[in-house]
Amino acid sequence: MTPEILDLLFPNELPTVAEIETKYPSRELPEGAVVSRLAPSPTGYLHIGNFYQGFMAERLAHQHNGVFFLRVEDTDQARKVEGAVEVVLNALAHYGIRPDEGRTLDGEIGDYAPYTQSERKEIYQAYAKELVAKGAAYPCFCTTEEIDLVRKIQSKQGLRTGYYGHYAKCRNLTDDEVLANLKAGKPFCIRLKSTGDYSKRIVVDDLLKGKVSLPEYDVDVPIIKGADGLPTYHFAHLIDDHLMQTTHVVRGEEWLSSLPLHIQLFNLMGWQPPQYAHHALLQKLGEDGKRRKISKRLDPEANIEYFAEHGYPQDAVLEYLLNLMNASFEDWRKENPTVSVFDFPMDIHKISNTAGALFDMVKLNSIAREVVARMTAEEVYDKVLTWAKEYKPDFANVLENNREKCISIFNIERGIGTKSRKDLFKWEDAEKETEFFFQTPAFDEKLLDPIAKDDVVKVALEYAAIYNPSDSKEEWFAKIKEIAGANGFATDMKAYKADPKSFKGSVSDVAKILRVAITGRTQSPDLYAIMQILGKDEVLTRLNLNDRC
RNA sequence: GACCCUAUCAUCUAACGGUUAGGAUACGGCCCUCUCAAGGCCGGUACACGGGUUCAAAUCCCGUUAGGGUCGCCA
Repeated sequence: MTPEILDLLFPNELPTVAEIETKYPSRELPEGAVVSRLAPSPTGYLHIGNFYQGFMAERLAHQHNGVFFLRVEDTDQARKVEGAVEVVLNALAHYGIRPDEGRTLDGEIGDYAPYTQSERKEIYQAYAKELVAKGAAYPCFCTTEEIDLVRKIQSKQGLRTGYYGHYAKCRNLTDDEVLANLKAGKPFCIRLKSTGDYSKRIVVDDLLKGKVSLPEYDVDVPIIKGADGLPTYHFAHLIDDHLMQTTHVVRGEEWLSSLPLHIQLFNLMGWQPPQYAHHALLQKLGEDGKRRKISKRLDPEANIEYFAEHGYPQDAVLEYLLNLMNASFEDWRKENPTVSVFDFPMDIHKISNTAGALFDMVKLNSIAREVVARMTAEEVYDKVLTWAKEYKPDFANVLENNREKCISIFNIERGIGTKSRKDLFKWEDAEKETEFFFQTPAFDEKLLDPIAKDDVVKVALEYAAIYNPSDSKEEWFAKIKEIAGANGFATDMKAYKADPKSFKGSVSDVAKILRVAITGRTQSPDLYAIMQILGKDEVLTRLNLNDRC
């Protein structure tokens, strides 16, 4: 290409490639350090799969003395959403994941700035210009309509679609033809002049997939778009991950097919390609019983914010994802119940390399139960409060005005680790699990069917008469038995089971009457503990069923 | 259609040529018990199919089938 054409192609003043290279100093990192990144598109939300990928990349870097950075891939201006970077950063921060470099909540950090691709336009253009000058790339004047038509024809003939071989019409335009097109003001994109041969194969060693054999890439893909002069993903990946010295590229396996292109690009530049790690995609079971990838449109949990909104403990989400990455996580957790998830030594070579896992909410819930069981009542209180302040302000007020009482409530049957109650595992459930402590529930006698109403009222009143809040748990239960016996209920289950007909019910029915009167429900945590927290006056008010039905 | 990835209980998976195929979740039963949780004990359920290689195959090779992915001037 002549200098005249190059100037028409790239009319703006551009830095030289040599100038750019000197601005990006070599990273001074220990041997074996991993530099990884998360490179989201700012579309306004963070997909669970991207989060999974970012978490994996972050673990990899931080477990290997490295750097984890965040780069914004906003080369598709149409999809760009204002404030989207903050959405991503906040979502990460919620889980304690903070990029060391790139776009962060503290602004842009690092020596390899800018970390937003739209601000790097000149850099890509400088490299593209060099490739065109070398004859390794060329301007293409084909319109979208023409390309679409070719694709249709190829498709109809059962051929591979794409701009390759003799379909690459602009590949061999003469300088004069190019010049004529440019002077006519025809729009153009810059395409790679591919050196690949589809009949040959390339073998790439992927960190997760192992050796992958693929056909060489012979399509002349666009590297610079016509509309705005910004690079396509492939070209931006090449330039950025080279300049930013990314050692490990963690991404979804949907990229596996373009791996030969990326290798070709690195080879073309004479650069060392990064180590690739293509992970399987998270999936979901669709209505039709088939697997599909988790979809933004169909699955609310596709958005990582879903878990914060519903009050899932952060560690539960992290542990669940870690469990998908390394199945040995569960064993490790069993042996190390108290340490941080970030201390788990994730083994990159043990990352499961199977078909994409089905996202399992039930398993997540189960992990959440274990995570919450390990917390103290104070921790639960703090977490619930933090959640409520954001999502349920009224409830947050209740929590703040009753700190000690709430901690006592969260402490009911809170044992050590596995022995704890496990009904509360996401903070959104906390309100309905605690509401009867703050307001006298309606008394619904139907809950006590078939016990006669007269007996219900009598039992409650008689119990109230002998109730003493300073009783021990044993004394408390002895009194329930006493009332049972005095009213024709069996005082122990064996006697009742032996001859149910001679009793109105058993001691458990008596307890049930008290439970319904006090909590408004037939099921609750330990009634003794509940009564201790409610206090004498409130308990007596609730037991006075004469006034309540 | 072409190319690629993957294939072990319902789900997530372990196994890296020799195991009664292990664990976790879910499910069922029993125990405990003031109900519910929790906990303890027990239980059922899996190597997709067909060929090879080997003394020996879930494991290696080939094929079939199935699921997923890619084939955009989206990433």
